[in-house]
Amino acid sequence: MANGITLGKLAELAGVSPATVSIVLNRRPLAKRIPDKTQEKIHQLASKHNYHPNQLAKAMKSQSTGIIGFICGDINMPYYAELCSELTFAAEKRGYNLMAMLTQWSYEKEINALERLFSRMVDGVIIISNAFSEHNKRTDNFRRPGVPLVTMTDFKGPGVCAVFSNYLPGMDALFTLLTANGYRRIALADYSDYPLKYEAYKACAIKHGISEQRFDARNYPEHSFDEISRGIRLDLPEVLICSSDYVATQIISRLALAGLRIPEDISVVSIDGTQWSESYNPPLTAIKQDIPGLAEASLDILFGIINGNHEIIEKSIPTTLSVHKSVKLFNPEFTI
Amino acid sequence: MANGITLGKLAELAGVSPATVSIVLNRRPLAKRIPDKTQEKIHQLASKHNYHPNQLAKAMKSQSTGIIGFICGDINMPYYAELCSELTFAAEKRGYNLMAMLTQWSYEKEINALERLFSRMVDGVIIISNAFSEHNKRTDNFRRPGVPLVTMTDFKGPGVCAVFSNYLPGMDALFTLLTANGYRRIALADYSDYPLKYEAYKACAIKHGISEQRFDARNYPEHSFDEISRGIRLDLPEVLICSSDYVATQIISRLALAGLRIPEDISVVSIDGTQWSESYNPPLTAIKQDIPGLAEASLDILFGIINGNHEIIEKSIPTTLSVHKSVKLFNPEFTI
DNA sequence: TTGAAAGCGCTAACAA
DNA sequence: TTGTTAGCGCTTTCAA
Repeated sequence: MANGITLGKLAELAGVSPATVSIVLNRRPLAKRIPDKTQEKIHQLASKHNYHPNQLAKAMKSQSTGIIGFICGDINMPYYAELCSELTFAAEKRGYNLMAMLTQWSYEKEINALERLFSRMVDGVIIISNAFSEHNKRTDNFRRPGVPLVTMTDFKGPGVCAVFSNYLPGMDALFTLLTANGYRRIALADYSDYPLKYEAYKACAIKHGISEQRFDARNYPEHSFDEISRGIRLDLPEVLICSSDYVATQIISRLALAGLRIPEDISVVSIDGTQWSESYNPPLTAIKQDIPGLAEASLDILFGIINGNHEIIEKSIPTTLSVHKSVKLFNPEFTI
Repeated sequence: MANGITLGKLAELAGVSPATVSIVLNRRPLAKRIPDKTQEKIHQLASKHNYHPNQLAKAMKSQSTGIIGFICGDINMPYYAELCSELTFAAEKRGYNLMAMLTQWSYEKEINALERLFSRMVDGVIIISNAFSEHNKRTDNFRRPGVPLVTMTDFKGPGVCAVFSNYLPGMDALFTLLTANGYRRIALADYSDYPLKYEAYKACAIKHGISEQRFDARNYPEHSFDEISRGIRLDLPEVLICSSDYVATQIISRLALAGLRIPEDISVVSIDGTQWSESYNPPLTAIKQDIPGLAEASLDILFGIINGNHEIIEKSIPTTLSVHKSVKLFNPEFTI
């Protein structure tokens, strides 16, 4: 890890003290009282030697690394990949960098990742963890005084800031569209551990007079998509809402291999609406999460805490409906 | 960024000097001459106060942060998402962490990302950059003495270590399969800037007596997939090989919307073979890159340089053929 | 057997 | 107007 020139050497070359160089290079206001020629010389030397401050030393002094940790089970699924991208961009916009730790959804690895981030002195952590899901509120072990933590699961519990989607707007728009097109048999395929999506589905089903039909992936051993796809074929709904783009692709690829055509034989809607879902075959109608919005909100809250705001915030970001070819519409006027 | 207890405080509590604590906690061999009871006490205090060494200070002293930078245009495309995952795992296995910088394939952002990684004192950098592609060998501006750099583009040039796939084995297996099934019109859709894939295609076409048909995305304004898909429909091959999973999904979704059935009307093969391609509709036959192997090789080379090996290494990792439903096989015995 | 001191590169407070 | 000093937390001689 050899680096270029240091501030000290620059000071030597300029014949001034390190402090002077530091002041000139960083704090314009305070530098006013230093002669122009000295400043000139320092700036020239700096660019001549391509000086870049050592962030390590800066962090040591300021007790702030400019790194935000991101703990996530897996960034191969399209939703998490996009979220990771957006968090990276949002952090960068604020002059920070993201460090992602991948845990394969293991609680032990999450704890371990957190410890490592803490010892790296990160300025905050964004975490997506099963331990923060609605049914499993293990928030202990996750805190370090002074290091803000924001969870991005559909968590509502005490003492932890959380950012998640509000599925109602997208779901309601979907039900409006589907019922206007005459659909009555509208099912949900999801994981019962994450009830927010189910709750939105249920609320809309009631509101629109649709009876509930649910395929719970938790009912199937090892969450086998073969099993759940078979279950769906045996009791075929007109429209299947899948709880994520990932789930949708797993199920559609299986239904299609079994000879079902999408959307001629069954319409499919996914929740997420990543850019991937738009280049699926067929392109997926989706209840679309506002991933950039989620990323921005998380970092806003994180930096709020860093800047001294200590209230516990939960923020939900509305979803929208994004219509593509995976739903067969009889009544094109109702395409919203 | 408040942290827990420091080594200094631990020393105070134990009534010994920081040096003693450091020796006891880190270097077992040298610690032999310190009384067991002292060691005992130190270890107890450490775990009681949940002591974790401050990596920042360690890095400052050792001049090694344990961070590997990763520069990539985009991690939403499935190949790069998987690569980023595997690099993260491979780095972690070696006690390192990865810091990803996303550049949207902009040369300026790449240079900027590199500068920031350097000032963060990373121990090495893995980079995927257009600037390192075969047609555009801008390797200058990318070096910092003492910080090893490994590129993962299909680059073959002087002075830079590179890791990339060897597409020949997978391509040859594909041509063997296709010709055994009677196919003669086998086309390639790719970007002519990255010639390695084309070269493999060409070599296999010649070897198997197939005449070349190429759809070059560079010929189309703004790489429009609408345009290239139209071109393909106007001069329909029996089999279309797409230069990545991403390209395959873009083209297939468009061909399907135009009424073509895969594989009944046209067989499609992709290059990459990510887990995504297996849950596409239909699951994609692919010339599969060994992504974990690529990640491992990159880090091996990187750590080789860190440990003093200064020869320039180029390593290619063989591809394999992964057969799924996107190719129609008449002769099932030849499914390899 | 243990401790004191210096130093990694930078900055903030205090002197001069 | 500029320089000196101290210190962030850790490790590594060297001295006791």
